[in-house]
Amino acid sequence: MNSYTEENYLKALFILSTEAGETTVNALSKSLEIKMPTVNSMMKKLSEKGLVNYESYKPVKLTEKGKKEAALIIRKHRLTEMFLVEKMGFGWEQVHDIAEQVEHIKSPAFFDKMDELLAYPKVDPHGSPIPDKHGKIVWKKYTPLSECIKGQAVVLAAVTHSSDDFLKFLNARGLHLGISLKIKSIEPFDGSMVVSYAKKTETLSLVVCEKLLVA
Amino acid sequence: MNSYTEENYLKALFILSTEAGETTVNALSKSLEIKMPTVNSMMKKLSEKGLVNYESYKPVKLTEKGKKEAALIIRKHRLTEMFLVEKMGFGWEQVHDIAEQVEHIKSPAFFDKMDELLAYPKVDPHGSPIPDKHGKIVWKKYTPLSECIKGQAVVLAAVTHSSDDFLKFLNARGLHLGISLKIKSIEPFDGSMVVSYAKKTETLSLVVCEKLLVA
DNA sequence: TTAATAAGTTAGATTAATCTAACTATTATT
DNA sequence: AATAATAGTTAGATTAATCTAACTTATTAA
Repeated sequence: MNSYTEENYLKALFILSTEAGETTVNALSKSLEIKMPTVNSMMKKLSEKGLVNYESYKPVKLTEKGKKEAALIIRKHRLTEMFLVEKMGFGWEQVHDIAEQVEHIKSPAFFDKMDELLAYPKVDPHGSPIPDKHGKIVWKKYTPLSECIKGQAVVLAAVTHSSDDFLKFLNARGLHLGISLKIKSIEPFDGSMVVSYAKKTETLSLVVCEKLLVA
Repeated sequence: MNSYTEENYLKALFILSTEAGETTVNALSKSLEIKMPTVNSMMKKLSEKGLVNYESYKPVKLTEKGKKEAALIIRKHRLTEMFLVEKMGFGWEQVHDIAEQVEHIKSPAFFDKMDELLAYPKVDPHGSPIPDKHGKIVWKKYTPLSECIKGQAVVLAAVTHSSDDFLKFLNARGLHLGISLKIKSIEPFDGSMVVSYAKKTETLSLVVCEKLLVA
């Protein structure tokens, strides 16, 4: 059984590793806001437990076992977020902090029940995939809006890095998952995009467009 | 802000103090399954924080502040139990262990939402009162079934010490809160009672009758 | 290619929560 | 009232998770 703390390291390892398949002590340190020596000793500990492969001065990689355990925590996090939105009436910008705590609850029955009540959802309220009971996760290949071209018609499928502020920004502009967007034009000097949706037109900065994943 | 551990001590203090208004280090030690020296130093700490009144070799008493904070944790526990039963379909014998973890979640919005969805319940699934947002708790004076007399017709209002085993025992006999019971006879030698309800008759041992509260 | 910068490590301290062993105080029993 | 039993305390050790300070290795840039 992993501690609350260990679970947070596993989760961070999983998230930071999605692209490169590995991550660094430094990146973990920044992401968890925990100093490097602390992260260093935790890596030794997780290595002892067979959850990561770790050698001095090299990037850290989750083992298969570590990957599975991390995915199961993320499963609990995302099921919780979905439950909070779908069954309790929270907004998608409110659920992260609650799920961050609920994800550590030890009770298979609790999360199985959520899963059942939600009719076995495949994605969370931010469009991120929910790993299955075995820790398997299916990534859909979405495109950042910023990589689309003028004239394209797309559907908003997910958001990356779903901070409170960013989601409130989207709420204020009526942008939610599933909405259809049409790219009217792209400003060459700053990469901002003029998009129309739901009978209106908005200009979105490059920073915003990079965080919107479309299909 | 109290730690997870401190919250557990506060809760135990509150529960153990309900009758006498105070409790002992020994009782706390047994109830929490934590050795006395550990409890002793925690009492000093909680005393420093103004949550208990504590002097060497004397019983421990919660301060008003301590009582309020304890009641608010119990509120979260009982709201959670009610939510699990009413909104998630769990049995009353399944919810204690989950609520034991959920009660420590820091999120007023989460529990306010439960409260609202449950339409501001006054009791939990075991008939225990739910403290209000200010930590006020209203105790209804129920009578143990064991103190009733032959011929009395009563309604099952609450159970004390709701262990998994005991609740399964009640489930198996169709005994649930709100059910009407009639006392047919009382065995003088062991205090067991013959009661009828829902068109059947059962014999309940004294141990069981002491744990059933009726009105 | 060497010097500067960034990343990573080691050593040692701190805090919270726990324990055991040994001692003291209180309460109960003869 | 003396003694045995129970309850409570003190001292000191342990573990998990964190930190700072100092040092080492690797990477980047002049």
